[in-house]
Amino acid sequence: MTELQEARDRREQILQAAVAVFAERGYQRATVKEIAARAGIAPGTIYLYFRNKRELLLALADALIRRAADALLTFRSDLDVKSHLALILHDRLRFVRENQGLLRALATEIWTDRELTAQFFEQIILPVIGTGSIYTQERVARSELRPFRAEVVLPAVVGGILLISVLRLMAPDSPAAALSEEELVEELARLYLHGLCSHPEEEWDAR
Amino acid sequence: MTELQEARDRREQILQAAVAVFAERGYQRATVKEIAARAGIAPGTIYLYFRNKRELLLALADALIRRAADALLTFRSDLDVKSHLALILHDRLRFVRENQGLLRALATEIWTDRELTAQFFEQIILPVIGTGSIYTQERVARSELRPFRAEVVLPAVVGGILLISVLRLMAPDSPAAALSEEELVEELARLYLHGLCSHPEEEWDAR
Amino acid sequence: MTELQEARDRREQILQAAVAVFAERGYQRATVKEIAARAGIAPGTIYLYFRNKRELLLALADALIRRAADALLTFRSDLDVKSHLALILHDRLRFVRENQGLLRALATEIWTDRELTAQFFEQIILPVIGTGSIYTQERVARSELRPFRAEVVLPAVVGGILLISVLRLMAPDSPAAALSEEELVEELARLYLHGLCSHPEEEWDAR
Amino acid sequence: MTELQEARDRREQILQAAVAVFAERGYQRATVKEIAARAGIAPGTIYLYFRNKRELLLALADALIRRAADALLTFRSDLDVKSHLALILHDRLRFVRENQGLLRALATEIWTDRELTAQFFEQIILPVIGTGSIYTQERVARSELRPFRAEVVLPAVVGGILLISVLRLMAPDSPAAALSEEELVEELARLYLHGLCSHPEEEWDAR
DNA sequence: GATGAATGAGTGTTCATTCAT
DNA sequence: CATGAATGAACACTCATTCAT
Repeated sequence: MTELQEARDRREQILQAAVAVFAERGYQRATVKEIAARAGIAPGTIYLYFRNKRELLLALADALIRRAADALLTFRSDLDVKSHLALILHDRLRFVRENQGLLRALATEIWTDRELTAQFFEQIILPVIGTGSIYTQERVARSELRPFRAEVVLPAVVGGILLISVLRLMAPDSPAAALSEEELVEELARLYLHGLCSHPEEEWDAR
Repeated sequence: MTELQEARDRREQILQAAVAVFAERGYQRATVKEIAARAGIAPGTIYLYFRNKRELLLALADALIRRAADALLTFRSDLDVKSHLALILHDRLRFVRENQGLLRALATEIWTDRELTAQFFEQIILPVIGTGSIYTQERVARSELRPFRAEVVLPAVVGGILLISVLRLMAPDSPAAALSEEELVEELARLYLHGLCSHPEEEWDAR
Repeated sequence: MTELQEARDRREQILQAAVAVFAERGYQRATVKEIAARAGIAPGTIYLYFRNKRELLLALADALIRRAADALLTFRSDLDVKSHLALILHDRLRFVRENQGLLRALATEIWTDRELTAQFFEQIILPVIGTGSIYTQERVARSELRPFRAEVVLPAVVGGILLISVLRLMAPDSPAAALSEEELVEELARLYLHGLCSHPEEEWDAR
Repeated sequence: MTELQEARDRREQILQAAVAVFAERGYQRATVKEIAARAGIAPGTIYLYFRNKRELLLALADALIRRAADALLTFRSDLDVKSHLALILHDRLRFVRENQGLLRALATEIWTDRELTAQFFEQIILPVIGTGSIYTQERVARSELRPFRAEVVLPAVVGGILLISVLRLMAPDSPAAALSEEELVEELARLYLHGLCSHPEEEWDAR
């Protein structure tokens, strides 16, 4: 048991180093030597736990998938729509923030590595949309939301969160980075719930 | 004149080959040899037109920036809000579709190449947001749109378009890829103009 | 200790191969591949011990400098002038002979590599002259030698030794190569001590 | 005739550019392109006058040989020994100074190019020694000089001149570079005619 | 003759991976 | 288990030389 635990720890230690180096240099520029150095071990040791460099990346993708899956299970039908949406937005923003390194590490290879592309979309993006659909349909059924095409709206919301997060992380001078997360979520919730049209007759904000 | 034209053509020919190979393999995996082969020339010839492999990438980034700038100038204050938004959405979706290769080529390096990161955000994303802001504020002034934080909403819209485009291009089996562009734009316009809340009293769709 | 020794040996082994190849082909024509082959190792291994090809050359220059410095310390004020000069000439001839490869290796690059030029003159030629000066001035003080400009005479002597050595090594058919080293030193000592003028009155050789 | 003259001029123009570039960069680092640029012509043109890059070097060696031969013919039996030696030393120092570029250009390749080595020694160094011998033997016959081994003394003198020249040209801070040529020749003549031994009884300088 | 764009063989260097210790 | 020295295939880039114009 302790041995297995130790092996797990060693694996974890290597993966953490890999995240750091991949995030900094990108997958291709990252060298096994540097990952080993950052993990405080010899390069050869990595090959006792992973078949090759690419397996490191796939393991990281796996880790991201597992975390994303964990984060999906936050159904809260007890809250009103707006509070719930805000909760979800906060949650997703936090997810991106906390898995920044992992996301950057994968971002360099997702576009050209077929297996990774498939994994990323099938096991992260589509489940997010799918789960989101199920939940939102419930609200629709209760007439708290109007009927809509989840396959369009969900990616639109996720994409928005992603780009805003990227902007805030990679261009800290951009105006999008100046807002507090509170204000950001407020504005997004308003957008996604009420849109941009002017509604003179109803002070929506006062609701 | 013909000489200059020939040189320009040769440059263009190389860049096109580079886009193709970068998009397929990613910047790092792409070899100068393959780019040359795809362009039907010898590897050495590339170095008569570009200082090194990286200059190819930067030239492509430049090309993208120039195209993005061209695409920005579509002010149409004569249209009603919804038609105009639909026009813009169509336009952006087309831009991503048409510059797919270029975007994929850059996507692998944007995250780790500082100069590229800066260029991409400062010369593409921020101007898109900036120009969008100017236009939308005009509509706000005319009370056609409610006041909103452009620095949040614009990235949210752009991010939505990007992720939906990516999904449609890279995961053609996903439900988001099943819709016609017409339906897609319709749904997005609805989302961004009116949000998801149910408004029993006003038949928004009836306009 | 053994490890350090092994590393030192490996370095030495590479340097020896480098001397051989540089001497044969000159620095520029020498390929890392050939140096590796001559050392019986893979090309990549060289880069575990030297940053690049040029570092090989600089390491060789260092080696020569160290050897030259060691060879400088032969003060022998117990000998009479002629014997001492003969000793020094023998010593310098031997130095050139023994470091032939090293000298040829450097000879190709000294003329165009600023750092190497500086090193060679400042750390070899000038110290040789400087040390020679100190020693000879002592003899002058004892009236065993007449006063003279060391900055002219020392380079003249060193240059003479160099060219004669080069002739003997590179043009073995030349008359200068036909003499025994004994005869050579004898003739040089006579030249540098008594000059070429005829001195009928004094049988200098009979001394 | 004019055509032939033009061709000769063009050849000369190329060779001058080659001397400059070879002297600056060394033969190997020099590029045909840069030589062409310095000559104000296109790279291809060089190949109308020379078979390849190496022929440029050989042509330069030829030029040096021709100049050295011209410089050899200065017999002056009308002068006294000291004046004549001084004249020769001045002449040789000037030769090195004036052909500095040419000598540097060749210096990088002489050591590894067999044909060049042979040419240099057989057609320059050995003739210099040979011609010198003939002349000096005449002085010996007239008892103005003592008998000596020309094959040792001549290279010794030439080598001395070469190293001093090199020092003066490449290490302008060295003490050897501080003297006027007049003083330099004076000191060398003294060395080669009278040696370094002290001769208290005869004020040689007063002679 | 003159050009200079094109060539492509050849180089230094990197780095994932192996394996003897 | 762990090491890290050694490997060698692969790559970006250079440049002497050619040849169509």
